[in-house]
Amino acid sequence: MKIDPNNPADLSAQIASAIRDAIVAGDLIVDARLPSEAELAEQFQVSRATVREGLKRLAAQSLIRTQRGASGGAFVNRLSFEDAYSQQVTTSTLLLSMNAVSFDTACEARYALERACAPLSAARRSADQLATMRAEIFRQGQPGLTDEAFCASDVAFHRALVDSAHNPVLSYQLAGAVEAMQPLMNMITFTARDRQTILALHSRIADAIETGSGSDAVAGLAALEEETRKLARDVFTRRRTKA
Amino acid sequence: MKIDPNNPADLSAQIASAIRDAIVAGDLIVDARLPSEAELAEQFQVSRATVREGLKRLAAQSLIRTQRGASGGAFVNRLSFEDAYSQQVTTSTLLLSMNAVSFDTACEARYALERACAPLSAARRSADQLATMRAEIFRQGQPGLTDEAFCASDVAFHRALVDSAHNPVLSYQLAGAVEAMQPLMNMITFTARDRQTILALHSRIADAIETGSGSDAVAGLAALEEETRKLARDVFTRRRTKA
DNA sequence: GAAATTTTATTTGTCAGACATTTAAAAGTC
DNA sequence: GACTTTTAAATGTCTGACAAATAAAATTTC
Repeated sequence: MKIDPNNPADLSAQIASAIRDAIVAGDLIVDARLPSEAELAEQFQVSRATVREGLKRLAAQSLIRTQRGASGGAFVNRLSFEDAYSQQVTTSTLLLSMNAVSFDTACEARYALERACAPLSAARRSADQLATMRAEIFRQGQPGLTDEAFCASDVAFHRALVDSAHNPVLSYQLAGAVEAMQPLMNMITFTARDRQTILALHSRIADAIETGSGSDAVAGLAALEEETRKLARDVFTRRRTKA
Repeated sequence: MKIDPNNPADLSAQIASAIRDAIVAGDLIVDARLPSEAELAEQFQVSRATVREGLKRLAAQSLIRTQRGASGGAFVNRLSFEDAYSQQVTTSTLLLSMNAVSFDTACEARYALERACAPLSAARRSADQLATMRAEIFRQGQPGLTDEAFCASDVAFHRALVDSAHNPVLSYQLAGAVEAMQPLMNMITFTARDRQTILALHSRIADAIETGSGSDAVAGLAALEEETRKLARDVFTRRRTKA
């Protein structure tokens, strides 16, 4: 692990990079202890403050964890799917909001990916996840539910659908696509009739998952995508005429 | 933006969290300038070093950028798809290698997601991306290509396929799934006959994309998944009998 | 001799102050 | 008015110090 001493700025980034590369390359395995900050400072010929800034960068990506005290230090962290989920959701949310991604583009991506899951979900769903889906459908039918709560329940329903595929890699990749759309969905006002329509489609999808029919689930998702886009179109045309 | 002064450890993480929340909530918009480090130190009642550690955490996630000099400072960064790609690839790669994800699980996720892209790619592919796919197929047929170069070309081919959908959200989500598999694929030794088989399937997929037939592309991808899994199975059984 | 307690050493977390470097704006010069 | 010089503000880095946590070693107690 070496850094470039000719570039006296950005030292902390270089240090982070060097250590990150060592982790990715497998030179530092999970739970391995890094040298102490003082030792790293000597190795890289920089001050302890600079080393610390570099380590904080790695901590922000959950690549290391630190522990105080004797025999403490910085340890290579086992990157858990859970840790990765939340980062993925934050990143995806900001990507959508900062890059003016259209509702249609985000929606298309989300449903294309969900349809990819559906056949696997139908084949493997556990009773637990099916129960979650049914429970969320029930919640969505409750009167007096705010639009935001309705959207949150919608996300929970789709999460259960995705998780039914029992493939953590798929769940991880989809977490971003599904949850990042929530702020966009929150802009929609759902009338009682809108909710009924969505609820019926959710039931249709849940039924397909229960009976193990992947193609029915895919068809249900396609119909749901259609409906979602229609609602969004209505919102935007209404906004435009109002403004 | 407030932090908890009762918890005198983890201050830099709290500061990062507070600022990150402000960005996600939209209180700090793109290109907004944060207060100077000295001002933040006073606001949060901590030292400048602690503020800096917090800011480095945000920089590691590409949420802010810094600029030296008068009228410099920390600015909210527009999170670009490009920045997000590389983070996504690093994270996905580590997730697979650190969590003992099986080849089959990763492969299943990857091809399920790619098949989700295929119909869109067939409908929208540009001449440019088709040319890239053809060029990579040609490269894959060259004699004397190392296995690693073959894998790299394979990734480039699939990237072009995914990008053909012209949906940046899809491209972003898939970057991780496709590229993170490269280390796994690198464990495979490709015989001349293996390469011919893969090449033929790639041609079949490219043809389908060219003629705009999504279903043919999906079928080609399914066949390619089958072939990939078979090769991996062979490697692992050979390893096992050898060991 | 074993258990409980105290001490010690190590390591991270934070702070304060200093200087170097970069950079844009202000001031000065021709 | 255009060019040069100065100045001020900001980040980047360094040094040295102390606080707090923690495990191991040393000591005391029974």
